[in-house]
Amino acid sequence: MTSPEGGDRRPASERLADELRRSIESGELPAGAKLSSERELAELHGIARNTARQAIRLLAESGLVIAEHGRGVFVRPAISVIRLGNDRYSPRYRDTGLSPFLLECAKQGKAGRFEVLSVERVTPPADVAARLKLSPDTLSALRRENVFWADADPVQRVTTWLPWALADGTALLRDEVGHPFGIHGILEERGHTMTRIHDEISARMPTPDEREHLQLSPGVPVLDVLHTSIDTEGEPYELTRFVMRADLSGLRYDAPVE
Amino acid sequence: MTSPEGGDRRPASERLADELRRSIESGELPAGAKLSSERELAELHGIARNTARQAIRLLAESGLVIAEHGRGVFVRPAISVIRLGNDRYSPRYRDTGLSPFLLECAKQGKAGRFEVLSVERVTPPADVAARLKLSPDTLSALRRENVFWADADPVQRVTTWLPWALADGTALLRDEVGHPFGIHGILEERGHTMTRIHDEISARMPTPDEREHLQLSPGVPVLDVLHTSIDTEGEPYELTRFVMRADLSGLRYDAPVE
DNA sequence: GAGTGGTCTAGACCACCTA
DNA sequence: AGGTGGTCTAGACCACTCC
Repeated sequence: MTSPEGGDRRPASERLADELRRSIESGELPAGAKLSSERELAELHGIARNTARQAIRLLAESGLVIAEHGRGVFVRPAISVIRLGNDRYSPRYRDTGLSPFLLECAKQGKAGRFEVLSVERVTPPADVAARLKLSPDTLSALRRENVFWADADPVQRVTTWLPWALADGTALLRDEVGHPFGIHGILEERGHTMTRIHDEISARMPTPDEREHLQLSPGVPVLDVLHTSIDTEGEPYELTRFVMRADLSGLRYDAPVE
Repeated sequence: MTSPEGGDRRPASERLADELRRSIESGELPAGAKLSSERELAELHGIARNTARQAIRLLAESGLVIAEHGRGVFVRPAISVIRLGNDRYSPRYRDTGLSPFLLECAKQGKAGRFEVLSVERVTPPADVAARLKLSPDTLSALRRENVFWADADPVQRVTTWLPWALADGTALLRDEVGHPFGIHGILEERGHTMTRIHDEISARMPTPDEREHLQLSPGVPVLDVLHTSIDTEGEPYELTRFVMRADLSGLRYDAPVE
């Protein structure tokens, strides 16, 4: 850049990032608009291409723009968020015949579907075993992995663990469990009715693996939810980890103060 | 790099990042250890310094290392997470005389404190007004801003909005509300007992402002929680936005299935 | 003062998309 | 084919930390 206008002593990349950010927030660059190319920005501002590139990275990291290889850099469109609520397990919604995720997609006019990745007998990781209160001599569980899609976007990776003793010999071992109320319908028939939930929520950047599976653009974090189902006896019997794209989804909890 | 060993055709920066990642995960580089400097890494691997730098950025973005200007790059130590639970509003904890955040800090042996940033009469943003069911002719609210600290780290920025009619003329306008049960103690005396909560949770990268206030390292997302308090009449009367460092904090919900 | 990360330059080639 | 972003090089200077 020719000179730090207005006595702005910050790095040129930050100044350019701020200029572009203002253009976006003022609406001068509306959602979906294409920014000038890195080479154009560099020439216009009298800086090296790498410096313009650094400015764009700053914007991409805060989620304002998205770079598309070979096409250009675009202002990220506002997206509607799929908000998974704690009422997702409520018997109230059973008569819709839809699982909670699909119901939420339908509300937002999106086509939801899910895919079964694997159904396997495994030794669960320590944090899962602890929350399921599995004793060391029964350290065996059924693990089911799914991916949930809304339209063309993968939104959540969902991994469920069940104590092996509970799952063995049931339809839970099949890819399609074939019960109108899903796996919780089968678990109810086996005497475990979900009475309380215990959810632990974290946010973090995705692992390289997750970045690929969820088609995450750089700078988008994930919500990591560890859900434990508690039965009428107060005992845990099912655990699910949701890894959710934070740009497309969120959570909602409605609960009494106890 | 001299040649893509083992036919690995990925960029050199990714290969170096993976090599370092393995060293960290195997314990060869334990928490707190200093990595070789960028210049050393470049020379050792026969790559340009910028390429070594890119590898380190990949690791920093996934939270594995932290770069300290003038000192070096260090393996990020495992950190204990302050998990804010929905029982934070429970009357059960009143006899401890501690607010929920301070209680959670105490449990983890940290020194918790909070700081009042501002107490002002404002026109609330649209999303806040809607959740508080403020009508357009009473669009006025008291806003209180706080920062919560654990030891030397700022952990949460907390902003509370109250309908002006509810706050006017009360101790809520003062910096220190001077009630043993905090603002909710005063609100109860004014006839609003928290009966239910409605929390909406998102994760995102911080704004530049938040990055500064929360002293966030690059690649650390925030949890953004919009909490609404519902009284015995089922009406909302208080709204709080928590912006929490995701590397130091999380959430927990224990709730009945209704 | 020596060493570190942070920023920047002015080039180069590659991978990808659009036409 | 031409333009785009992705990666890389081989330098340079600055800001910060530590001795």
